[in-house]
Amino acid sequence: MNEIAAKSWTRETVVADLERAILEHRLPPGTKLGEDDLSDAYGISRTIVRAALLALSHRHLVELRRNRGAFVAQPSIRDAREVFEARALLEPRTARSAALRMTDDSLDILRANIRQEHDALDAGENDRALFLSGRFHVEIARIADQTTIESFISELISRSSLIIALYWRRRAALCETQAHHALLDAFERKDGDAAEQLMKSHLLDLLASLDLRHVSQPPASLREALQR
Amino acid sequence: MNEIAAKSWTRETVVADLERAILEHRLPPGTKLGEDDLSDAYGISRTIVRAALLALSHRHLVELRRNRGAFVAQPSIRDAREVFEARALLEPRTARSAALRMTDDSLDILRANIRQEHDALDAGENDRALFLSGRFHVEIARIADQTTIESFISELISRSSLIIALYWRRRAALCETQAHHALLDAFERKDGDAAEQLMKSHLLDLLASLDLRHVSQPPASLREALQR
DNA sequence: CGCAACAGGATTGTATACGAAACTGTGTCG
DNA sequence: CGACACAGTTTCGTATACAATCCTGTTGCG
Repeated sequence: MNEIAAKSWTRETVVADLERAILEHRLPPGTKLGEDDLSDAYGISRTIVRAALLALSHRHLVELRRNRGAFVAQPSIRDAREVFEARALLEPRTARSAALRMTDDSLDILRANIRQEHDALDAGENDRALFLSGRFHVEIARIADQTTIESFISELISRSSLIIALYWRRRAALCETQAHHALLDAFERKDGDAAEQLMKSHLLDLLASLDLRHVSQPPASLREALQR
Repeated sequence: MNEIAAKSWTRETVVADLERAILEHRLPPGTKLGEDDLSDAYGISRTIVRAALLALSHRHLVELRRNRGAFVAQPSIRDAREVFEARALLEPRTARSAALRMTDDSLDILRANIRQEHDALDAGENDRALFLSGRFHVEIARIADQTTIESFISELISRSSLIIALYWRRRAALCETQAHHALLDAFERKDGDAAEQLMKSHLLDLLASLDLRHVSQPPASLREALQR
C-alpha cells in the first residue's frame, strides 16, 4: 500500500489524522485498524501506530481488544445517552461563559465556521459538515477559556460523531446550522442567559434526532456483530 | 534496584500502581519518572513503562516532555481553578442522580469508605485519607451509573489530589469528613436536592481551602524549577 | 454429514538494539 | 576570573526481532 504523504509523521500527527478520518466517517464505526496496515499506510513502524491507537482508545474513539486488534469504536445506545447527558451538564454553562468573554475575533472564527458548514452542506459533503459542526462546539469551549472543560467537550463531540454515524435518524441537517445561527446571535449580543438556553435546547434537539430505541445497533460488519 | 514484587505486571496494573503512588503523594509533583528506573523497578521492559506513562499523561497526572522524560504533573494555579470549575459543573448534578438511585448496598459502600477515612486520619495517614476522600467522590459517580461522567470525575479527583499537594493551606482535614457525613445523610434520605446543594458547597469549601493567590508554586526540586 | 481437534498463517504483545537529543562537566580562550 | 565551546554520559525516540495468542481452514472421526 502506498504511503499517505511524504510527511514525517509523529504520534500526534497520526492521532490527529486518524481522528479526523474517524470523525468524517471515512473510517466508520467497527472498522478494523490493523497495526501493520497503518504502519504501511503511514510509512512508519508499528511502535508509533500502537502509541497512536492507545491515545485514541483513551478518548473512546478506538476500542482495543487484547490480542485482537484495534477497531473504530461503536458506542452503544447507553454510551450515546451518557455522552449527551455529559454534554448537557457541560456545554450550556460553557456557552454562557463563552458569551460573556466573546470578542470580535472569536465571533469571526465562529462566523467563518458556520460559513464553512453551509458550504459543505451545499456541496453535499455531509460528513464534512458534521465535522465542522463539531468544531463549532469545541470552539465555544475554547472561547470560554476553559482548557480542562474544553478537552472533555472535545472528547464528547468526537464520540457524538460516532453516535450520529450509528443512530442518526433524520437526513435533513438544516436544524443544525439553524441552531448554530441562533447561538451566534446570542453571542453577538453577549447574552449569556440566551446562549445557555439555546445550547441546552440544541443538545436536546440533537438527542431527539437520534434513534435510540432499538436494542440492536447496526453492526459495521457481520463478523464484528457475532463476536459480541 | 530490586523489583517491587514477583507479580506479572501489565500496562493496566502498572498504571494503577503508579496512579496510586501519585495520589498518595509517595511520588510528589515534579518527581522525575525515568523510563529505565521504572522498568528496573517493576522488572519489565521500557515498552510497557512508556505505554503506562502515555496513559497517565492523558489523565494529566504525568507530564511528558519531549526528549526530557516524564514527571509527575505540577498543576498550575490556573489548572487548579479549571479543575474545580469542571467539578462544580459535574459533581453536584451527579450527586443528585446518585441520591435518587441510592440502594442499601451503595450506602454500605459509602459508609465503609467514610469509616476508612476516619481510620486513616486517626492513624495519622493523611495522604491515605486524602486518597480515600477522593474515592468517595468517584464512588458517588459510579452509583449515579454514569460511566462517562464517572471517568471525567475520576480524572478530576486525581488531579485534585495533586492540586491539594501543592496548594493545600489548612492542616486540619476535619471539614472533609464532616462534609462527607452530611452527604451521606442526604443519600440515606434519597434527598436529591440536598445532595446537590451539599456537594456544591463542599466543592466551594475545598476550593476555599486552597491558597491560589501566589504566582510562584512550590517547586518539587530546584532543577525542575529552573528548567521552566 | 456434522462436529471436533489440529495445524498453518496472521496479528498482536513484549523485549531489545540502535540512533538522536539533551544535560553535565571539563577545558580553552578572551 | 568568566564565558563559551565541545565531548562524554545519560535518557528518550524509533525500529526491528522474537514470542504468544488468536483466527481459519482442513482433516479425521463419530
